[in-house]
Amino acid sequence: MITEEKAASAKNIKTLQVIQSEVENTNRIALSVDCVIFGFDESKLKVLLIRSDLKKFAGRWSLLGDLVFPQEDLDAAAYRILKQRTGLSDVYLEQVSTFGTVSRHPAGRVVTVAYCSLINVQHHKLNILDNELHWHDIKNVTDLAFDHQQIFDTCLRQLQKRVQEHPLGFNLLPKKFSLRELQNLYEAILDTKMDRRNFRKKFFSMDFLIDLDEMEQDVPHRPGKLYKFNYEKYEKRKKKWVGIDF
Amino acid sequence: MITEEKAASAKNIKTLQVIQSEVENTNRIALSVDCVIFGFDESKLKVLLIRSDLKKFAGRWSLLGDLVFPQEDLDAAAYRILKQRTGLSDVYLEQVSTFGTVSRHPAGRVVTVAYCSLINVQHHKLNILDNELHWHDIKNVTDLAFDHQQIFDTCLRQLQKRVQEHPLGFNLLPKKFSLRELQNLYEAILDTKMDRRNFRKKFFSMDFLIDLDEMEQDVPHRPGKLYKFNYEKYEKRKKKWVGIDF
DNA sequence: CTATATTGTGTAATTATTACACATTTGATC
DNA sequence: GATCAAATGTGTAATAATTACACAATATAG
Repeated sequence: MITEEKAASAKNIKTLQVIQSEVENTNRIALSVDCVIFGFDESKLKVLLIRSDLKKFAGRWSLLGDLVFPQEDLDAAAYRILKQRTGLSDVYLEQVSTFGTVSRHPAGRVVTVAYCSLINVQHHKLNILDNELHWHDIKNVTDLAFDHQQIFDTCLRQLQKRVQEHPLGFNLLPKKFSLRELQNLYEAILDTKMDRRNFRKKFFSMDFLIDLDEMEQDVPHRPGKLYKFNYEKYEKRKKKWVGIDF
Repeated sequence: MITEEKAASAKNIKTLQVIQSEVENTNRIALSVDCVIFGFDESKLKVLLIRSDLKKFAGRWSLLGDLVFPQEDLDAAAYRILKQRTGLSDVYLEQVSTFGTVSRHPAGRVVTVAYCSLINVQHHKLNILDNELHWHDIKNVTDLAFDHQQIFDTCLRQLQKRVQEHPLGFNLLPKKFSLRELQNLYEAILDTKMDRRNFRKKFFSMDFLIDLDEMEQDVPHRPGKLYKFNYEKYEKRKKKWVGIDF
């Protein structure tokens, strides 16, 4: 300990005791998690929002969030909070970014960590404990409570980037999907239009789609073939991409 | 307020009062920032580390970190801490990820936000207040204190990804550089070898390098031409890339 | 002046991307 | 069952990007 103290005074660095006291006393801050849950329905990208119950944000929508407990891993808190708010449990959450301006929350200093997920609206039935929980078309998401608009924008941009580099999109689709559904999904996420023939060519040449020899049912036009994504093949082939492009 | 309380009991949602009390009392957690500062020297990618002063981690190296103050924006804390530890002030810090397992710090619960930067070792003279602050070849970075190895690995992977998509690398080079230096940089960051002719072709075809009509000095072989990066042109042309590739 | 090290340059083959049009199949309607 | 509407399924030519690869020129060091 003597050594530590000497080192500390010589180099202006703290001992474990000092750090412990700082950690335990004056320097603590409330920490929260906010979940941005994306879904896909009616050819539209949606996000799950809850009505804010704070007077300050009366009538405005907000992300699904709550405080992290002191004895709880950050990731575990994210899953707990999502479960609490929606009943959803078997979804994968991914950390996106942390927002920490001093005055972002009216109740005091709260730093929040944003998590994001993509779910299949059909397969994950929401436990709507709260009737103010709703899917919103991302085109109509404006003016969220707190700094949630900024958090949402950040998550959407990250989704747009990641969906182009990884086969995330399939989490948003039914297990069996048509190429049209797949293309609609990409067009909704990326907010763009793509050439149908080139889109098909691209996916067929990747060779990750398994032709199920089944057709769409109940569509009011010629039905398309159904496919599923070959995750095994993708995992094996996962390429280490090296290239410069900006 | 009555309305708020009713809403709260009906929907199991908290009032501002309850939240305020939670934020102020039992649920606070210490928050820190750790900085991963990359540099480039002698054709090697380096990272700035400081010797850990905790007995538990005796002799091991760690990232540059400290606690965030309750009345300080998270980004501001990152700049303050970097300044304090190294004297560096005119560098750009970028948030990478947040690490929050319960037992990651021996002094108690500390959630940490990792920030990353790239600096030119020649141009940014360190204020080495602490003689245990050193540049380490990233090839020799192992067994860091705390969970800093994991944090470092995450930041390095993000750097590898980002340097391929954005002209970040130039922050690590002198203002005037040769194509060989540029290629060495990419090879060091990506840990790979590239074909010299194709590398040149690629950069010339992007057309972001300004030929300074100057030659390298004091090299023990035929000197190469010097270039600088045309940031203005890059900013104007910045493309919205859309494509699927995995 | 010789040796060494590194710069600077071009082409052919392959692969990926883009733009673009028409016949086919189904369900719905009359 | 004929017709319509709406979507599926398919191919090619032009262009652009990537890869693999070898030799002459130039500077410094000795």
